[in-house]
Amino acid sequence: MRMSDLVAEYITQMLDEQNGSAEIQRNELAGNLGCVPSQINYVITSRFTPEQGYIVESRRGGGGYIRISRVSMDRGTAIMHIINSVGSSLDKASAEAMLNNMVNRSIIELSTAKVMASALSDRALHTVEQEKRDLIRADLFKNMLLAIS
Amino acid sequence: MRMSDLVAEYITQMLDEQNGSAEIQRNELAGNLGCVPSQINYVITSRFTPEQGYIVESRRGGGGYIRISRVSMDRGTAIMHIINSVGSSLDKASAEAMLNNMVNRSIIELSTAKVMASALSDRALHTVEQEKRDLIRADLFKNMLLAIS
DNA sequence: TTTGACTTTGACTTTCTCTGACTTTGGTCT
DNA sequence: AGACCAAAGTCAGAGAAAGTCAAAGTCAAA
Repeated sequence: MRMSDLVAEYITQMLDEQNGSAEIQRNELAGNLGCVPSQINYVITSRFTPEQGYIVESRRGGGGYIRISRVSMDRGTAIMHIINSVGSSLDKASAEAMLNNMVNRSIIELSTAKVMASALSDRALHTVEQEKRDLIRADLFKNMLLAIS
Repeated sequence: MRMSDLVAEYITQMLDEQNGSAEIQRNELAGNLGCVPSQINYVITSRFTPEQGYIVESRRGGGGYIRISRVSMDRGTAIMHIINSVGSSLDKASAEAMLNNMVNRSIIELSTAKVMASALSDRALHTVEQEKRDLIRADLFKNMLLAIS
């Protein structure tokens, strides 16, 4: 298993146990899990982004910490929020991250997310020129979300 | 025997043994079978397509993988039937008729049908040239259906 | 024999992960 | 205030996979 997955799992578990909020000590956590401290930063920036529904605060110096919290919102608002955050172009990775996040926050069902993801896949869009795919993805994404809001 | 057949057979056997799901390491498999890594991609794109009832997911980078799953043929049979009846082009009216029909036969839920219909709408596809829309509709339709089968 | 579909290959690209050296910031103690 | 220590932050480079694409090869059917 990847180091980054281990770290992410650890944090997720803390969030689950502690009501959506986790406070860690970077160096200590790195020591426990056996990785370099900056690995923690990597995991946070790649897996606990605002885009994915997390807020991260931190403080340096003696007694410093990193606090990660999950944000929640009501369904319709959340969907509108997400639609509005998408511009005229949307790459596949971002779309998938957003879908994942929506499932985690139970804004949409897993099966719906799968249908949406498949419509946004390169496989489904393979007849479209590469440069145009992300434009169409944005339209598809927004329209599909609108259909369930 | 052709290399590609060997690779396909290997994967098929894994799928049989492992309950319809196989996770491989591209470079490793290529090494074992004695072919170049990109051969694996070729085999997957030519023999494990959605049309043929497979879903492929992958991840790059350290610890990357390729996962291939066979879609189950329970209610999937009906869906596969429908997928197979669609050629490389599909106009909006036909798509909507088919969705309607599937909802009536309770093959899919209404909400799912709505999401799918919105992805197939002219609204969502307005950046695509008219002549190409029906081609993309066919791909979208088939891929989305596959995702729920 | 030509053609065209299918295969094979490898060079190049893209994406993701891991690491360590260096920087910045906050507290504490003289 | 100034010196020092204890965190966290940044960044670029190396490494580890998978993806893409075009050129070349194969082979059977017309």
